Formats: sequence, structure tokens, C-alpha cells
Amino acid sequence: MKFVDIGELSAKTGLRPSALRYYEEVGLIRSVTRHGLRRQFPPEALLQLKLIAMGKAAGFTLAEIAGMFGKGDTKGLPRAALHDRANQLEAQIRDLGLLRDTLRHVADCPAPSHMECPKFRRLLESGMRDAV
Amino acid sequence: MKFVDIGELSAKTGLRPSALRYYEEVGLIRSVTRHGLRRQFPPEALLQLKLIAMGKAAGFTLAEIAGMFGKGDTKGLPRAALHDRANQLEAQIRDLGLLRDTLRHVADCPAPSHMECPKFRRLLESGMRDAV
DNA sequence: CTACGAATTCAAGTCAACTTGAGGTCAAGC
DNA sequence: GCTTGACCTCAAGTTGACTTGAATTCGTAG
Repeated sequence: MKFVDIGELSAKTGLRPSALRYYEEVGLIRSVTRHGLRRQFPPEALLQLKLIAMGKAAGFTLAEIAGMFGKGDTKGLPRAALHDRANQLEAQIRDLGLLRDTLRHVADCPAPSHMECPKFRRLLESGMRDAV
Repeated sequence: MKFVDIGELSAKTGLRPSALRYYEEVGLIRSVTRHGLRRQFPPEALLQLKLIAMGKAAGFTLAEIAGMFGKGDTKGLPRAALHDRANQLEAQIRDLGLLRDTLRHVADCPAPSHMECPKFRRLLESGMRDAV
């Protein structure tokens, strides 16, 4: 069996068949043939779906993900744009680290109201310089 | 002037007045009075909005953010849940690091198609064990 | 050969997070 | 006192990412 049935792909990825059809509709993945009515995907669709999952986890829209990896070949890849993305990710990672610290602080701080706690205020002030 | 006009808050945060009204509607912030028709917010609304921005950057929904910080006081805070969140954040941070590396690799790799590059495949395999 | 289960299409629905538009109101400046 | 600009309310629209439902079509097991 060269190809992966949509049901199999669904089972392996946890994505519903409807979501896979939707991804195909918007051009993120491609089915190569049918078995009866059923879409058959090339094996690398699994890898592509991992990539898509990563992109989603990073907060990118499907359109953005398509823009990064959509074509499947590296001809005409916007390499500078990808490096920009990577840099943005780095900033995002820093912010998330700050949020993580803030959450931990909030969970542990005994002050009656967050806003009264100087440590908390410092945490807030220290981050998100650009975002807000 | 004890209070912050909605226009001022909008200017300082970059959020549109309509967004601020929406946040108030769903209980994320509270206006304390009016000047004519205009909502006046307490100064700590600015801090709260920073917090909200951080939460959004972390991929939380407004409802989730309200659940974490909504009340404004620390009575009955779900501390264990906050620690869970912090741990989830840590996992997300790792994933983002991986995506960053993947993007950088894609930007620099000379292979004609990502899927043919063993390094790329390794990057994919190495991450998102749970997500996909 | 028939029944079953899983997929199919297509249109419409859903949810979050806002935005937009119409029609109205105010306080401040001239 | 009138204009202006920024806000007000409320309903409806928008976008992204899917899901749901109805009616239909297959391949496979019995």
C-alpha cells in the first residue's frame, strides 16, 4: 500500500476527517487518488501535518503556514521572511517565559490582590514592552 | 484626575475603544464611572490590559484569561491550575524553540524539497510527540 | 447479494474576538 | 449657542477554522 487512507491519517494524527478535507480544500495537503470515494494521501502527508501542528502551536494561521511550507519545494522560499519569523518566535518565547513566571508568582504570592504586590507589578512592567 | 478616559486607555494600549468596550462586556475590565457618556477606567486597568495581552500572546482565550485573573483578588485562586498552566507553557516554549530551529533550517537548507532532507525529518520527528 | 460502516459533497452552522454602521449624545472650543 | 469630534448603544457583519447534517456512494464482510 503506497498510500494512506484518510481514515488512517485521521487516526494517526487525531485530526477529524472533516479537518483533513478542510486542509486539502485550503491547499495545505494534497490527496493523490481515491479508493472508491475515499481520499488517499501520500505518506509524507503525515510529516506535513506535524509541521502544520507545530505552526499552529506557534500561533500562526493556516494561511501563514501555507506561506511558509505550502509548496513542498524550496524554490522561491522567502528565506529572509523565515528568519524574521524565527526571530519573532524568539521574542514570543521570551514573553511566554515571562508569563510562566508571572503565573507561578500569582499562584504562590500571598498578597490579597495582585496589583498590590510590587513583585507582580515589576513582572508586568518588565515585559511586553512592544506588545502593549 | 483619578480616572483614565477610554480614549486615553486606547491610546496607551493600542487597543481600539470597541475592543475595550468588548473587554468590559465580557468582564475582563471594569469602568468605574462616566464623563458624559465616556467610560472612565481606574488606573490599574492598564496593568490588567498588560496581563491580558500577555495571556493572549500565550495563546489563551479571553475566557481562560478571565478565569486566571478575572476577579482581581487572590481569594479562591486555583493555584494548582495556575501551576499546571505554567507547566503547559514550559512545554509550549520547548515546542516553539523547535519550530524556531525548524524555520531556521528550512531557510538555510539547500535541499530541493524539505521532505528529502534527513535533518529536517529529524527535526520533525523529534518534536510534537504529543501534539500529533 | 445485501447490509454495514465509513466516506463523499454541499450548504449551513458555530465560536471567538472583534469591527462596522446607523443613529444619537455629550463637553469643550470658538 | 453652535459645531465638532469622540464617544455612546445595539444589531449585524467578519474572519478563521472547522463541524454538522442531509442525502448519497462505495468496498467489504457475511
